Amino acid sequence: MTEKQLHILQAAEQLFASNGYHATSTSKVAKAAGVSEGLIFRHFGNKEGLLKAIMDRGAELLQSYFTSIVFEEDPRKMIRMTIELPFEVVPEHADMWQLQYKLKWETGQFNQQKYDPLILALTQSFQKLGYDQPSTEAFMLVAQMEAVGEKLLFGVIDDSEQLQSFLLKKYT
Amino acid sequence: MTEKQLHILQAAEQLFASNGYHATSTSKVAKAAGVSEGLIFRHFGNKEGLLKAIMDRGAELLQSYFTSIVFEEDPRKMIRMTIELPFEVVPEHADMWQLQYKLKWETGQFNQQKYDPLILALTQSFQKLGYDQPSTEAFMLVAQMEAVGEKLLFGVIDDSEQLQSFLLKKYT
Amino acid sequence: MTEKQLHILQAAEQLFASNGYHATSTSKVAKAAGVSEGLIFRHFGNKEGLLKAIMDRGAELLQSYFTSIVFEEDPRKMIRMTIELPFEVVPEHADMWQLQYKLKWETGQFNQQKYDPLILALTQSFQKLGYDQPSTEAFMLVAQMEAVGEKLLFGVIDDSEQLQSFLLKKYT
Amino acid sequence: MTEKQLHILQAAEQLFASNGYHATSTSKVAKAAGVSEGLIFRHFGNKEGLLKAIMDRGAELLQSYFTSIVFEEDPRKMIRMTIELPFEVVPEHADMWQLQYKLKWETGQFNQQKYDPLILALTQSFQKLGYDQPSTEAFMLVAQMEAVGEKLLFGVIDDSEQLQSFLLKKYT
DNA sequence: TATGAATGAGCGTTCATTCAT
DNA sequence: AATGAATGAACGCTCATTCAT
Repeated sequence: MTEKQLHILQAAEQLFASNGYHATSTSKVAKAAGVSEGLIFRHFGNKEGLLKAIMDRGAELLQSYFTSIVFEEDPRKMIRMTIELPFEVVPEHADMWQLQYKLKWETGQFNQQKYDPLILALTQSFQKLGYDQPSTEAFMLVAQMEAVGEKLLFGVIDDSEQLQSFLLKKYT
Repeated sequence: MTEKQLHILQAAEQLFASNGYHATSTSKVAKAAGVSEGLIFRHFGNKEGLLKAIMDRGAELLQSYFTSIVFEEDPRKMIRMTIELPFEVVPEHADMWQLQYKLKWETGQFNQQKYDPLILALTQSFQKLGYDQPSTEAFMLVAQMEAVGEKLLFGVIDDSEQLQSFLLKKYT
Repeated sequence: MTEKQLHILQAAEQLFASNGYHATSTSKVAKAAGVSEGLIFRHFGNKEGLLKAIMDRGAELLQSYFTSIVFEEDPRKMIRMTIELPFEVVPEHADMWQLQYKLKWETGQFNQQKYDPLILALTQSFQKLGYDQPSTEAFMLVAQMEAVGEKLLFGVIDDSEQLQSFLLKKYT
Repeated sequence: MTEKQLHILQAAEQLFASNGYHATSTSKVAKAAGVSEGLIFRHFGNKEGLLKAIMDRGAELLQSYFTSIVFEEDPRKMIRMTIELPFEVVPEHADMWQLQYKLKWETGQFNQQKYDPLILALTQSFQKLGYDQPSTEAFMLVAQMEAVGEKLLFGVIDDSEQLQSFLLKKYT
């Protein structure tokens, strides 16, 4: 990965995230990356290839967060880590998350399976804690964290710490 | 509103919903509506005006659903109605909902205020029922219902009745 | 067929003929036709559609020449008319002929069948005149006329009248 | 001429022949030759230089065929060899011939002079045999052989042996 | 000699929009 | 109110060519 390739990826990630995939032209990406437009196509084949490269980076990041949760043995701790996830990771990688949410709708290709390992692990945790319908609990917890991430991105949450402690109290 | 105006709106609603705003050309809308290209611009000014008209129709529909909930006096019943909302309304008006979700991200113009009356009313209900943090409860309930609507649209919920009863049990 | 459509066809015919299909850009065609580039695509779909429209016009012209020959009853006269064909028609419609020859090679889609009616009619004439292998005679006569047309276009024939009378003498 | 230079020439010859000059990109040539893109330009200056090098090779090959004919002393034998030329040489070097024909039209740079030595020699042969207009006879014989070569390349000749003997009978 | 990253102009095509009818 | 021919800017992408290594 050359330096310019990275410039392209970063510029595209930021522009796709803030304006959307279709509304971002390759020429704008090139300009923002300080690179000729042709270089995008040499390195990524076409615009969709560029998108895919970004998505792959995002998926890797997502996985790296999930693994640290999934292998946690203490069920309460695992749930706590899940709840903390959006509050920590969304502000830190806002661009990437905005992009993930945007593309979920723009491309219509939502890959629910990404969350499967997390949901499975949470199911076991809820089971250990004696919940009635552990898999549904896990499903809805993850769904809520997605929703919270969304709201954080849109900036409609005034007091995020209060919301976080509210959620933690609910599940522990 | 002439008949042709309505044709345009319906065609655009369906196309925007399934393909997205940017990926739908005005010429495709015109063709689908059985109308000349120019007519769209005579009636709606420009493509964005067409979008706005559609969004307004959607907002009206949304409000009509909310009002029946908001004026419910029995707090438990109001909460139940809120939970039932996505399970009933999303399958019935899938196009419109898909559109609302899509545009929320594609245009970035999400209007959280739409939910304010509902959240406010729910806050009062939770208060009546003695919940600790009624406004946060209301906020998260609505957020969950949004998330459930999303999942229903994507078809990743196997047993929607079971999920519905799970949620009802949680809140009553 | 509007006036501008005709302008486009004429400009394209001339440019394709002198520079070739691939070497002629649609923007050059538009400029030469005094028309916006987009109009080409509205009327002809794409560049290939433009080419096809030109080829169709050419085929019509070709057919109109052939019919007057094919229905000639006097075998000697039919042969004479065939021989005279390139000397008359090539100078008059040089652009169109240049284009036909160019595309025969550029696109690789040579349609020998175009000549079939002419070859068939000539075969009968040679037969009437008692030639040994009338169909081969007809085939080679047409091939020679194609070759003469080529040479005329390239301007490598000094004395075309002398060549014409040479050929006439050969076959009568 | 290094080994890589030869690879480039062969790849370009084959690609130009089958797809045409304009439709063949230098990058495709480089890939087919197993060589970096830059090397083409180091060796041949630019794309046109590459074309020229190929044409020169073709002209050499053509000349080598002509010389064996031109120095034939028996006039009937010389004519026979000329007639046999396309039937022998075209199937053997189809690529090269296709290229020569294609470029004749695509680049417009047809060099009739290539045939001059052959036409001159044939003129003398026809003179020896007492033909009336020997130079025109020679010109048209060569033109016919070009046309036959064309038809062979396009695969529109069913029985090439019959055609060959037809032509031989005509001239001997 | 040879590579391949990088360029910038140009390509065919689509699009939102205008306007004479 | 309604049409559809016409526009021109932008789009994604390809290309011949350059140059540091």
